[in-house]
Amino acid sequence: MADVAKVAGVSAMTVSRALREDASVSKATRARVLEVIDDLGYVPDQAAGALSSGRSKLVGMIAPSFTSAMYGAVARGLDATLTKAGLQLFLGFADFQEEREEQALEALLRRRPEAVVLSGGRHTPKAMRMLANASVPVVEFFCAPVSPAHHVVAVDLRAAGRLAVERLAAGGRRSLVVIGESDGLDIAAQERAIGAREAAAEKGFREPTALYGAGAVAPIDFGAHIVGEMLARRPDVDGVVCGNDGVAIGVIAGLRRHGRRVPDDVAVIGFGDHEVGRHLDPALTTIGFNAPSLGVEVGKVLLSAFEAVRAGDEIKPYRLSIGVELVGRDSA
Amino acid sequence: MADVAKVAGVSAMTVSRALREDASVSKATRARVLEVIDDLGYVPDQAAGALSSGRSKLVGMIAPSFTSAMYGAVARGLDATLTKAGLQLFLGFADFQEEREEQALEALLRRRPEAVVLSGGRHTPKAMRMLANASVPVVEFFCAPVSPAHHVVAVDLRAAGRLAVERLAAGGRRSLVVIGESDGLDIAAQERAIGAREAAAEKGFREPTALYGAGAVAPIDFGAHIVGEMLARRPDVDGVVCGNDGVAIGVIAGLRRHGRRVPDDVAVIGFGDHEVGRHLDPALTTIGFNAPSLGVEVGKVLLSAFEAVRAGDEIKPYRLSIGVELVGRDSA
DNA sequence: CTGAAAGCGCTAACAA
DNA sequence: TTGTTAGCGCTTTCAG
Repeated sequence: MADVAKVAGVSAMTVSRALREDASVSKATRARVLEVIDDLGYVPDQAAGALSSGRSKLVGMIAPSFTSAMYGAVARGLDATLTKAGLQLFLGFADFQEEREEQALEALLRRRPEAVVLSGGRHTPKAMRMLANASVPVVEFFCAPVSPAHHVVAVDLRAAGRLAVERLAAGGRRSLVVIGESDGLDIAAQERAIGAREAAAEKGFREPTALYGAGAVAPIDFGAHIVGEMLARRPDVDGVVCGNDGVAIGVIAGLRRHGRRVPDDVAVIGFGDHEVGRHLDPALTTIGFNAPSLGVEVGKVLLSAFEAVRAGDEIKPYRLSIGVELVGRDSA
Repeated sequence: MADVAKVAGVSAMTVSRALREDASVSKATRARVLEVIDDLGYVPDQAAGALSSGRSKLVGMIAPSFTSAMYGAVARGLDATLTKAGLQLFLGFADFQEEREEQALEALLRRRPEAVVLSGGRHTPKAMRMLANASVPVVEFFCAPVSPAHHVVAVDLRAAGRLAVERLAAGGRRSLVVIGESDGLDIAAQERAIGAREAAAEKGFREPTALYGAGAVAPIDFGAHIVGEMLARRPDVDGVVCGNDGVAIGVIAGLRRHGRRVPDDVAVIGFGDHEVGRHLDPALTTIGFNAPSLGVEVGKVLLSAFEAVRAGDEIKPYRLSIGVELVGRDSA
């Protein structure tokens, strides 16, 4: 920056101001400085800027993985919103493990983010403590946590479970199974199961059998493999609610191998509305929600939280619910 | 850090040293300092550390998207390797556009990364200039760029095209189409097409028809829709090589709608070996490569480059090729 | 509208 | 093994 200042014949301070939109610099001076910056290929050092101003312009997001489409889509929506506000998104991997999430969070906090976004669920006690100490807005997304750290933007997973069961009931199914893609502690799967149970109770059905497993990493394989257990536990099953479309695809493949036809013998419903569902045979009935807009909503919550802090307003936790909708096709 | 120093009864410098593995601090002092750090919940500020030491401990990676599994898998492999070396991965989105890549790169460079990883292909002239000015190792991955910025870790896409055509030839197919998921300027699709053309020429076949489109964002829908054009351009097609498994799934669905059976009338080969392929009906024949290990290899290249700089060795560009293999199933 | 001084929190280099 | 001094590149604050 000193170089730029010297060449432009101004002080470093003026260069710094020329770089910000709002600062008071004459049009002519700014133009000259920007030209020099372009000539020299100067790129400001944000570490220095952050240290000096106390504003890192960083928002951290920690997701279980970016191998499945959903978290990538959320990140993209969030990134788009933040970029407009001059903030950068810093992504971290939790690998579906609380301990890894804690590590990723600590690594993130070293960069002094102005907000933290992480997937709702359980966190280690140390992670909760770090979040509290960080004294920046925290948003948990996708599923509503038991003890929310701060703001929540969650998909209405209970409604997803309910909608799925209602669809199955309308199709004359009576013996239901709910498959969670993660272990029994996973809150998303539990929420969906609760919704399903409620709807089943309303209809006067026998309680759906809940099946959980470590299918987050390879959902399709998981779905295919769990069919054996499902048929053993509930031989008369005629309706299956799956934790995501991948699991559903696997379940359909598994059922086929076991000689059961979909949807004739068993109806299968997915979750997530992945584009593949439309092109399968049978086309997949699923529960959809808008993942990029979930990210956008998280971004909006963050921006309002910043605004509230700036205005000195009291900050009250947001509780946003993202709606779901049934995408009725052939598998159920 | 001053707080920690005061409580522990040492200087800030000793606290700083206690935090690093190699530094010379007595066992007792380190233990005491670390205890105080834990008590106070102190998390060091890396922006300050970076400014002072000139080492940001950041490696930036810019990928077209993290909505498809591949880039997420590469990022995960890279992250694992870097984390072991005490480096953090900073992810950026290019949204499949050179201009967005340039923006993401500039934003990244403001954080002074110690290396830059980006997907091979074309970059804007300004991006190339910024990369040169940054004077840090640059790795381009997945596909080999026309004018490499520095190191390259590329999948052997020509071999992928060749293997696909050989498989089709072995199955008695003679009239081939190659579908690229991105536009005609996309280097990955071109490389695959070159390999396919070579193999077709060797077999004495008519040159495969190459079809390109903007299918990177929604490959399955793209594959489904391009079938019409494909049948118009090459009515006698009996073998299709697709840019990725998504496109292949779409093509199979599209062919079915047009009344063509797979593999009886037309054989279809995908690319990427996504887990879904195994469970489709017909199961998808595809060309696989190990995406996480591609990320790991990128990480290794980076670490050797750092090592070379440290040792003062001459740095010569790496050219790593990641092998591909045919995963023979039913669709071809 | 522009400049000068001070300092953000840490670490390199040197001293003890 | 530990401490002191200086300064990384920027922005805040205060002067002009």
